Amino acid sequence: MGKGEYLGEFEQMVLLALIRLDDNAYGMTIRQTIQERTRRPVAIGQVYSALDRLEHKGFLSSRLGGPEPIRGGRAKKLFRLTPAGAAALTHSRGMMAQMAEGLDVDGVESV
Amino acid sequence: MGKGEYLGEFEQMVLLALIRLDDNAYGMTIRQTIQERTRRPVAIGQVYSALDRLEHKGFLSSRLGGPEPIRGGRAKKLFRLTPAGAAALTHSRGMMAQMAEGLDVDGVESV
DNA sequence: TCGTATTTGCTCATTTTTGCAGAAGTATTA
DNA sequence: TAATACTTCTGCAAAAATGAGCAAATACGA
Repeated sequence: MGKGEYLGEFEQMVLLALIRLDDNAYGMTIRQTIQERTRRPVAIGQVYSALDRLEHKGFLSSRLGGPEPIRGGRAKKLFRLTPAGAAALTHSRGMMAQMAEGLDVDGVESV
Repeated sequence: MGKGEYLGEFEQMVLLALIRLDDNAYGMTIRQTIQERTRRPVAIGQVYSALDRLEHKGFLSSRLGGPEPIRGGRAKKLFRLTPAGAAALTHSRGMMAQMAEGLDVDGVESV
């Protein structure tokens, strides 16, 4: 990958949330997924600005979903990972894995 | 980020390099380790500024090594991980692991 | 049914922190 | 004085983080 094509930490989390949420990935569910899994508070604006950046870079795409018949159920902006996004994620994770390879860093790794 | 609670991607790499290099961790070797393992070019200034920040946050400590009898062998500033740094690293990695848990994201995981 | 409250969801502006790049400076040996 | 190994400084770009406010939908009482 060329320059400036690396993913930040939070961006990686967003992409991982996309994969997990599949067809139900939009701002609120992405935020919720990250909060629940990491147990850290996430401001909603942060999610959307990461999504913007990632879309600009071609790492995800968006489409507008229909409104749902529940109170407040307005139309959602749904996101999905692109092939380029998947590749970038794999690459970033690979680099980190290489850095950690062979080290005892996450507690006991293999019991 | 924000309040310096979380580690950025590059900061994690620096801490992992420290562990790997043990008693031989200083600017140049840290840079080299990251470059070799990730196959991405790393500017030396970036390494030192990350080291500065991490030291300020108490995630690593430094001491001055003695000069060595080789041409240009001036004194090195040696770094080592603190317990707080180890904890922060484990925590960051744990959050990412939680995000990825159960997903098929790194190709075939167990070949 | 009108108006307003409530809920879900999104946008925008701003600041702080990290990432990145290269030039400059320092200490040491040849 | 020159070469080498290493560190520091400076400036800008990108990412992370915060917070306020806008928009669209349903609920519900007057």
